[in-house]
Amino acid sequence: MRASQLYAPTLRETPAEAEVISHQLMLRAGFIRKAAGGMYTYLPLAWRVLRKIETIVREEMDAKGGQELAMPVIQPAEIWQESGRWDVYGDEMFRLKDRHNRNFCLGPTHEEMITTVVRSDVRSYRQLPLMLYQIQNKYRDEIRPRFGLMRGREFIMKDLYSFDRDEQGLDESYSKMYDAYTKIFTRCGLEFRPVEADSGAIGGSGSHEFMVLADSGEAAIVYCQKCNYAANVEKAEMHPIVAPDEEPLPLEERSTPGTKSIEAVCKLLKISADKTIKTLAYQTEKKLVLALVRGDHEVNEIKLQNELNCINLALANEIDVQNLTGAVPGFIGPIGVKDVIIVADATVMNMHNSVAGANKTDYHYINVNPGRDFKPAIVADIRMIKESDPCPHCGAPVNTARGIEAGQVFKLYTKYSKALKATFLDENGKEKLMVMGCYGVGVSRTMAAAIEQNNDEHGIIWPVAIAPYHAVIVPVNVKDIAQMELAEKIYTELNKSGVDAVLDDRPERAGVKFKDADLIGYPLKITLGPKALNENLIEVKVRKNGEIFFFAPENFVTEIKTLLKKL
RNA sequence: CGGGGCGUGGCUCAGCUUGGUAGAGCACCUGGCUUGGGACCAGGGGGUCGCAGGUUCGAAUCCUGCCGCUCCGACCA
Repeated sequence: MRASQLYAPTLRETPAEAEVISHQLMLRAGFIRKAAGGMYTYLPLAWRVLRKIETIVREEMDAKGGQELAMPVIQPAEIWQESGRWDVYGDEMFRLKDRHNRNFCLGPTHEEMITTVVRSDVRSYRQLPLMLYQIQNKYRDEIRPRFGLMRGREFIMKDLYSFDRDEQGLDESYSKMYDAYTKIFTRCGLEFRPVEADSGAIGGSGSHEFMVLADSGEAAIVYCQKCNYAANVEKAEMHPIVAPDEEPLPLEERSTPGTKSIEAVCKLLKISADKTIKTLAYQTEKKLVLALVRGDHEVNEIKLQNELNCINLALANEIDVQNLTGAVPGFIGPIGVKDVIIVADATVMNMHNSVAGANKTDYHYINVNPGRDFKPAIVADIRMIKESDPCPHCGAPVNTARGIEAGQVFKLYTKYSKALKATFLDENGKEKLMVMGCYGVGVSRTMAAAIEQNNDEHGIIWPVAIAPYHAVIVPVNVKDIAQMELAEKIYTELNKSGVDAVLDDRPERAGVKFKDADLIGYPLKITLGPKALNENLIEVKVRKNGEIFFFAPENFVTEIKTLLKKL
């Protein structure tokens, strides 16, 4: 490709709308343009990157026995109604009607679609296991699309679905995909970490997220310093803390005016936060919920929601709280309230003579003893892990990091095969539900994640494997015939030998071309100027570390290929 | 859903307070000059000032409504 022909409109200034670096750089380097909130046109450079990522994904899927197919983007409402998700999915689903007023949606995911395909054609255990995948646009009407391609409303995703005879088969499919994903992100040249993830209402042992590590990541993860435990903070389990035994003292009300925060209560009563019980009121579609954690702990809403098995969970508003407890938030507690579900973190049940809100504005109870003074409906782990908390496996302190969720593997078990009646006959002629898994790679998000992780003040630094082109050839002066002849020769030879090269033949000054090269992020920049030309040496600069090599024209192709392999 | 900010040429923004018929830099086109890190000179094209109403002799500017973009928040007691 010649730069004079390449449609890569670069911008000198950063458009105001872009907040994160990947978004800014993709706009500036001429990779994407916005069509609407959360929807983008992929310009040629971006499309090349996406195709390279897709190729890697395809190869690894196929290597595990996956078969590619393509399903409709527009899906009929019926199958979603059948699975029960038409009503559950809510505003996040793009819905539309055809001329006959029939309901459809733009597919946010394809479990229903694939399951109805498979159920109509798979009858026997002999046809299983099956792994089917597609790479396609997905649509989710996000509340707040942001960060460019990181959280768009239209995005490219690879989704594979596995169908097995039993859970053992599912485990095998799952570990194949886990392995494939490890290979995919490694091949893409990304620093990543598979972490245990929340599997929501489906439960079971089964979900991992593949996190591309980046400070701008939306997800928080913890990993152990000693063992190999790593998890999304949403998932990371916590063992209850045992407090030393104390003689239970009689419950007592104390006036604690104006102490709406744990901090203020502690200061007033001269106690530490681990002697207090923090009570949070949540609104759900069922009843109001009081969640209890130790004062210095935080509630993990995902865990809480899983325990409650509810669809909606949000902190209750002040009015509801007052109507129920008679106190303003800050003074509510678990004692004496009616018509609520009390969920206590397991650590709370080990506390003695602690402090909790009295459900009376400006009053707290002291000497609260869980079990004696109140009995929660649910006792569970609902606590959010934090930096240097003990690892649930080995007890060593954990570290926290941020990541971009680029892939997720998930055991579905029979959730969809049951709802959509996907069955087969086993060896004994017995009808059984297929055991399913689903496995997604956010292709467009992976591109954005790669930039988040690989950039500097000059622009993008593409990992070689997914770079739109491997190298750019920059003749310093296009009017210099000798330079251009050499440039053309190098250009031809590189492309012939499988190195994707761009020839920057634009009649621009060298500085302009250098700036664009750095911005676009070609791994290698081959500069042809009088200096190198006179000495018969070809100058190659590595984008990543600024290293400069000089190669003789006779063997430069092999030198460049060797160099690319090392990067 | 709540609140803030913004909408003026392809991009970044000024002009708006105090109404008088639209500007700068970058980008683009032509010519010249230049050519190792976003040059320079001269000339030029391009904007119904987000949309719709209203006030006024006159509206980018004031008023009302709508749309779009963007950021923050949606209460850790």
